[in-house]
Amino acid sequence: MDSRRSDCEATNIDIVNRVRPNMPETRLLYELSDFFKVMGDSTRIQLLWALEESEMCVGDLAVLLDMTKSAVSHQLKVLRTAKLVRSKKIGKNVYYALDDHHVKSILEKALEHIGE
Amino acid sequence: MDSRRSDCEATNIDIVNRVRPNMPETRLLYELSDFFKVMGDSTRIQLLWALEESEMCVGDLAVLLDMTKSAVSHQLKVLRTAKLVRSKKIGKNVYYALDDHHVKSILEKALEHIGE
DNA sequence: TTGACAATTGAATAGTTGTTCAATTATAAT
DNA sequence: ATTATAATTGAACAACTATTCAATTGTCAA
Repeated sequence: MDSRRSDCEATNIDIVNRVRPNMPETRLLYELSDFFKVMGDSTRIQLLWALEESEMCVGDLAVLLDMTKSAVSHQLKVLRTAKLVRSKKIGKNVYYALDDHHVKSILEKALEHIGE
Repeated sequence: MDSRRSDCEATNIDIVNRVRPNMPETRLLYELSDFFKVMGDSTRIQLLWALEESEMCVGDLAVLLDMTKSAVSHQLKVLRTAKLVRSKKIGKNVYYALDDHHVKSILEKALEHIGE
C-alpha cells in the first residue's frame, strides 16, 4: 500500500529527515492554529482590546463596537470557549473580563510584526 | 439620520466613553486580524515551523507535510503575501525561508497560552 | 403577574477559505 | 528540439464562519 499524498520525491531528503522529528505533534498543531483562528477576526480583536481596558457588559460592548448585542454575544462565546475571557452575571447584566495574561503580549508581538 | 447599528443603549456610558479613544484604528485593526488569519491554519503553521529549522524547496516541504506541491505552493503564496517568508529560485527549485524574526516569538507566546 | 430589559440561542444566509484538478510556465538535460 | 522535472496558477467544489433575524430565557421593577 502507498498512502503518500505528496506527488513528488524530496530533492533534499537529508534535510527533510533532519527536520521531520522536530515537527509539532498533531494535537499541538491544531491547538496552535485554533488559537490563531480565534484571534483572526476583527470583531474579536476589538473585544479583547476593549476588555484589556476595562470589564464591560454585553450592551456596553455592543455600543462601543457599534454592533448588535446578538453579534457581540456570539463572538464572546467563541472567546469564552477559547478561555480568553470570563463572564459574571450581575443583575440583568453579564460582565466580561479578560481571562488570559498572554493576550496582551501576543497582541504586542503582532504589532511589532506589523510595524506599529 | 441615525446610522447606529447597536440595538441598545450603554449601561455604563462612562466606561464606554473612557475606552473608546483607546480603541485601535480601523486600518490597524484589520492588519492585526489579517495577520492572525494567516497564522490560523495548520498547514501554514507547519510550513513556518519547518522553515524555522531550515530553508527548503517546495517539493521537500510537500514530502515533509505529506501534501501535494500545488497545495503547498498555494499556502506559501499566502505566507509570501504576508511577508512571512521569502523565496529564491535555484535551478528548477524554489527555496523558501523565513522572512520575519517575530514569527518564532509569537509562536512561543501562543505555546505559553496553550500551556506547552 | 405583568411588562420591560439584558443576554443567549438556533437557524438561515452570504461570504470566505483550503484543497484538488488540470493546464501552464520555466529550467535543465539529452 | 524534445523530454522531464519543479513550481505556479486559476477554476471549481466543499467546508467553514460571521452576522442577521426571530424566538427564548432570566432578572428586575411596578
